[in-house]
Amino acid sequence: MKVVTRFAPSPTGYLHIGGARTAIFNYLFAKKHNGKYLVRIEDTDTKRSTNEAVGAIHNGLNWLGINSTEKIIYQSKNLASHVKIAYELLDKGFAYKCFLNTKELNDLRIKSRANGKPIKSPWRNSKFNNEKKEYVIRLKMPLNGTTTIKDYVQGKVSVKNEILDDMIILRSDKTPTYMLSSVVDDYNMGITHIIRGDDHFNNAFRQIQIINFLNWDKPSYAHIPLIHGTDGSKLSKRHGATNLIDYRDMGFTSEAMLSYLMQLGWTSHDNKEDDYEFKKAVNLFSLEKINKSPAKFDIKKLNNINSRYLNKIDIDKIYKLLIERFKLVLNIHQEKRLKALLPELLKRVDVYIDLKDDFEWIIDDNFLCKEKDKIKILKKYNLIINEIGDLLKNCEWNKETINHCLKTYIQDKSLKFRDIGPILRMTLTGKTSAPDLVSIIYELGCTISLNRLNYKY
RNA sequence: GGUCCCUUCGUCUAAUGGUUAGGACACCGCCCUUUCACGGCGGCAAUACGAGUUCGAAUCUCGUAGGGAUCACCA
Repeated sequence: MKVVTRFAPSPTGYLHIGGARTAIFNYLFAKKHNGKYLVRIEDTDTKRSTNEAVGAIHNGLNWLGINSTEKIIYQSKNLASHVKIAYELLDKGFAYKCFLNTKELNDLRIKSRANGKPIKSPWRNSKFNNEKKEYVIRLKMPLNGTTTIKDYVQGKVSVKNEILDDMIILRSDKTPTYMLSSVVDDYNMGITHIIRGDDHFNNAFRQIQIINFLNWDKPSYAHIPLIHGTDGSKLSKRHGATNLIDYRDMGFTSEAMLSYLMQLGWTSHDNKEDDYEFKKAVNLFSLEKINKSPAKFDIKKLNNINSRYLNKIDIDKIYKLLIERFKLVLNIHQEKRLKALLPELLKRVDVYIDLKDDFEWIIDDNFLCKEKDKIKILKKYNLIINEIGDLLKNCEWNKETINHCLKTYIQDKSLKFRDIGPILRMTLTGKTSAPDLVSIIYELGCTISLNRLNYKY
């Protein structure tokens, strides 16, 4: 049997981190089994669904590289088939029309909850019919027995059928509810494994009744725990960004995000670092190894993963990201300088956005240290700076001779490197910490370096 | 409140009845060094609690506490 999975978000907002991880697991499982991974947009709630949200979801999935290669399915287009099933269930006696009005329903709900009993409409056993009166169609849940689900993550879980409510499958406006649509679409799409958040776990016991009534093949289930914030409660905005794409904007790479999200709740058997490369994980993935307890989102770990990726990825790729992100327009010399210094700079940041502070001294040919406090110091040591500038003027331009030149200077003057290091660094970069000075001087080039070193403060 | 699920270092997790309870991140220290980093080495730190089963429990059972999910004509 060919594995078919689906990610089924409702387009009511941005793509949430939790949703993204659900998508990743669906993707991973399908790929592992050479199956199909589908995306279905659950846009049946016309009041809350928006086109922007649909765009945001695709945007997020595309960024991570886990959008479906198959045709995207829009649930709203399938409504007619869902309605048909609702009436089929009605005809077969597995569902009934309920004529309860809002107030009656409310009273019933309060009463049911007080008794700890599920909602069972008084119309359940009625033969009454009146097409002119508004009604909903409710599913006739079994009253006895138990329903057992063997869930890949949750294990074997049984629930007494008596706690199942007669859920609405068709609204009074003749539109199907999620409870019905989801089941019918999953069936029509040939979904073999339903991998979703465990906020749907309770739904599974109710939805499976429809499948039973219709004698359809049951899909396998994997209900994965939600992602929590650092305080253990459900991840929300007060824990930081929950919008996946915000992390792109913060300067995280999609590779790091993919790797981090994937290992939140899942671990490969070996637990080796490189198992968390997404491509490798495709082979290692298994639903059984997903943890049952919710994992907490920890940005420190994400930072660490991201910084490691930044130092692994092609410089050209990072360069492209920077150019796009900061709308830089560089000439060939500026490009060369930036690319040459990038590997060293990347060792010093977690997210590439933090490189921003270094652009000016690298890119701007006419850069000079502008901070007052620093200029005060540079004034004091202006002579040393100028002397070094003079020395470098006649120096052959390679790292070795530049280094030799500096070493000779401090020897002649009986100085230590730390006597000239900080002031050179300030002069050349305007900063107190930066990559190796020799590399900076070399990469900035003779003209620019000397301009900065010969300046009279 | 009913139903269901969960609980190993601060965090992510490993250990499927016998381990000095392992690793990674974070944190701290040392080394390297030209600052900041990288890197290398080391350290701190956990089986929620209480019973039971067993020669032996993180692991099985029960209870307690804490946390989470859900209980819509939303999905």
